[in-house]
Amino acid sequence: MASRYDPQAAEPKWREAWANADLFKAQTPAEAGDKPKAYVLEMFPYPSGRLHMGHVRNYAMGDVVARHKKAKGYNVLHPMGWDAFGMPAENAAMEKNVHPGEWTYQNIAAMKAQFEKLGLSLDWSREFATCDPDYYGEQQRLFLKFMDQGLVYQKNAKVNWDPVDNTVLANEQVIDGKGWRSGAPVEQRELVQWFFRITDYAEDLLEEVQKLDRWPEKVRTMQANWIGRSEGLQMRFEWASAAPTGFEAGVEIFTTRPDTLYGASFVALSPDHPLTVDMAANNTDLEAFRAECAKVGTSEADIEKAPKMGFDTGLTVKHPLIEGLTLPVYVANFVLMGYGTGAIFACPAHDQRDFDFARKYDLPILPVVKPIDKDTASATWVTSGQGGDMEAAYTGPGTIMNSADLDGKEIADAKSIAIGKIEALQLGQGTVNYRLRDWGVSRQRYWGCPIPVIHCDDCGIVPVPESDLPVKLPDDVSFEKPGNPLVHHPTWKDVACPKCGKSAQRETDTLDTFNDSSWYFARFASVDDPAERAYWLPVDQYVGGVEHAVLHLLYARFFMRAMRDVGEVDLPSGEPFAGLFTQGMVTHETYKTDDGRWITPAEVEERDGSLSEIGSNHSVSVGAIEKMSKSKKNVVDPDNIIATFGADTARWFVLSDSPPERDVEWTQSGAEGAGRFVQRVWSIFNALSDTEQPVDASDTDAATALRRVSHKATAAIDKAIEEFRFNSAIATVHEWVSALKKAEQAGDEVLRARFEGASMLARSLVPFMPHLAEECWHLIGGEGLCSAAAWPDVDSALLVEDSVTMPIQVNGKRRAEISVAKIASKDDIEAIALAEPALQAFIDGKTIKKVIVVPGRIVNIVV
RNA sequence: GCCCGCGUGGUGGAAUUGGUAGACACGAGGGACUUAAAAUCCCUUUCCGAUUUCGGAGUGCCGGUUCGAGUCCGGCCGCGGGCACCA
Repeated sequence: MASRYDPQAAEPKWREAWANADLFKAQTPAEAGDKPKAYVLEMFPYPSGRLHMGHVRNYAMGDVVARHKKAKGYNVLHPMGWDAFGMPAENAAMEKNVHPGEWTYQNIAAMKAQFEKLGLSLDWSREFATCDPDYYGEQQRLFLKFMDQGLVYQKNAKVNWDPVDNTVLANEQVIDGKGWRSGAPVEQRELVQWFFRITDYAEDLLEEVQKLDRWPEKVRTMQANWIGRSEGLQMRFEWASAAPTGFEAGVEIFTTRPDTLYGASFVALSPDHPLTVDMAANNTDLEAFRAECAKVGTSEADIEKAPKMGFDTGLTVKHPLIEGLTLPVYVANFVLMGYGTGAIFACPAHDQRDFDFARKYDLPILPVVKPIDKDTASATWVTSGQGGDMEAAYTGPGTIMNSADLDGKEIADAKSIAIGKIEALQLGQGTVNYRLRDWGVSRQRYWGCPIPVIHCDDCGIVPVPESDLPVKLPDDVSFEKPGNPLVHHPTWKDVACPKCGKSAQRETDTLDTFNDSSWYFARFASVDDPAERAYWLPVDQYVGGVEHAVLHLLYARFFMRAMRDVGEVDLPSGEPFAGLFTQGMVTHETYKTDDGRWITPAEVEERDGSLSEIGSNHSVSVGAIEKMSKSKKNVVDPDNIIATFGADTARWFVLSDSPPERDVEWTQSGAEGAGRFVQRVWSIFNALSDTEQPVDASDTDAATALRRVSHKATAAIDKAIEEFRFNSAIATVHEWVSALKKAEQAGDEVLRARFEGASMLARSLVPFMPHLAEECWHLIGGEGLCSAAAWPDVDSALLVEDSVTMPIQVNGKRRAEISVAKIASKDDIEAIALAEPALQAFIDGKTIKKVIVVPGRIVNIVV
């Protein structure tokens, strides 16, 4: 009998056995019968070409859930595919002169081979890549349905334009106001873009996200903030000066502070407000001002530094509540066109931006909120009523003043009264505003899903007929010229108008790749059967990185609502993911040589007690523990780990120690420790493999004690897995294994209990280390495949001890311990406790005021 | 600036209805086996004091509630994350 477990031999053997048994194929609803379903999904990967440790952790977690559910008798769907469109493929095409499709499918093949080594319980029969024409063709059909339903529209929008690469850049791709590739200063440009009406669902998305009780609180908060609901007043200020043509009604503004209306000192328009644009056409100074505003970048730092700039239009409006008061109308650079109405009224005393602006342009500052806070209230400005020595706007709580009949009201009350007044004057109404913008989905890229519309000079925008779908990407493209290869393609965009037959042009924009990941889980559920989709959806447990907390998870929630509303999916709530878990990253120490190069962990060795670079004389210093990344080179290749220790060790390590939602630091010694543990587990089974299982015997105390350990551990692991406390489950396994190991020293009286424990242990290990579990199961003569076995039954009688150890405290300090029968009454426990010899020194001669007995927990004697 | 989290040994962390703080692991130290090494096994490992049995302190800091607080409440300090000229 071998004395060591050899994962290199065992792991492929068992994976083959699972594959032959087709073990992880989801059952159809009919096959499943009464079984409950469990749809377990990890965020599908981008096929970069290599698996990294972050993937291993992500998919190991999902696999724990999927395998556990299977063992608990669920019909499990656990599919995998590829999020295959995107920029890296185009970059590779430019750098290596390889077609993006070829590059992508090669990467998929390479990664799939790596995936298979991990022993994941995946149903590969549903695999697809989002760049498969079948998939994106279906996406095009959905796009057209959305368009039909009015959920898609085109409009002019400001975008980041790189003048060298001739392309639109996402905000994330603009670094310090320059294009990330070209380094050219980015311009703001107006372009016609396609949009999805995600804002139609703003209220529902916000309301429903609060109800997702199996989502992390953090993610729900982030989504709520992103949607950014605010209640306020939308109203118009009527002209005091002559009304500009086309804007006779006045200036429409939005405010969340109608309570400060009496403190208004000016009205401000966005530089991009239609009225501003209109006026600028005949006013070169204003046009110059607008250009100045456009120069300021969109990055955080720029905005922070940007001074308040204003332009006095010379126009004036009437204050709605103060007879005879007029307010100047400015154009101000801090007013955004994208929020509210693109115009505001300013109350400088209670808004910092308005305050800065008022000080700069010498506009009135009239405080209308009297602070509750004493220090602030003592300032002269409160009583002076004219701003006085105010150094900053006051935005805290208080009561209204200087505001006619609003005086003395609380802010909240004043708000509703002010809204009522404006409504009575028919100048506006209370309203709700959202920060959420419609989703701009146009990308001037090749490697994405073509937007299936045709532009005809006569008919306008014409949808591609369904029979012509998919609109396939052309293969013969060149990346020589900068910009979108689809535009440069000689023939692809030339097409006859489906309506009138005249020559027309295809849309050359492709869809933002976030579209691809917004419905892939529905495609996994079924290629085209709505009933099967309804059976599987929503995803019961979704697992992925927190970096998708807003974008992907919000888009997917929108997509399911849109698909529901066009009759594409039967999902009444519109919520795609009932349970969400966001896992932490895998980190590693960083290493830097004395000449300033980052080097990989594999290039570091210990020499004379300090670290050096292998094969050189450079000493190495240890840097911060960071997320594994190519730039810092602190990466550990899963392939190497699997080759050295086996997949089970890698899985075990990334799940142990840290709670799943937190980062875990990869260390060599930790991996070695996990590898040692694998051997330790195996040795328990190896020791039993040549032994005959005893038939029957009544249990001795020692045997019962061991059985208790096994049954308690199984129950604890079960619970910990369900609660995503994998690190706790692993700690329990450690204790259990130690107990079983120790029992090897005892006599035959515990043999039966050892067999029982081993059998339960193998099945409990399946979610974590499936290959090892299988090998161990086989060693003790387990029936069939362990991965197909049911979760071990727990004898609940064995979970309860006959007697319990209880600590005894005197005045809250632990002074002794007693052992009492589980069923002992409070009075009995009290009597035993008070008689405890070790306690006498602490209670002797003192009056006992009170004795608190919590049966099974604690006794506290108060003297 | 606003909104969330989180502060426990040398390290990762456990303590999940307020009830024995430090489970489990890594690291470190000591020992056994061995000619030796590897492998394996055992012991110690929060701090201070007492040679054991023991006593005192201790979960970022200050205070509170409670018989009892890592856990609840108030106020600080520190760290991390998200959002940000959003009216």
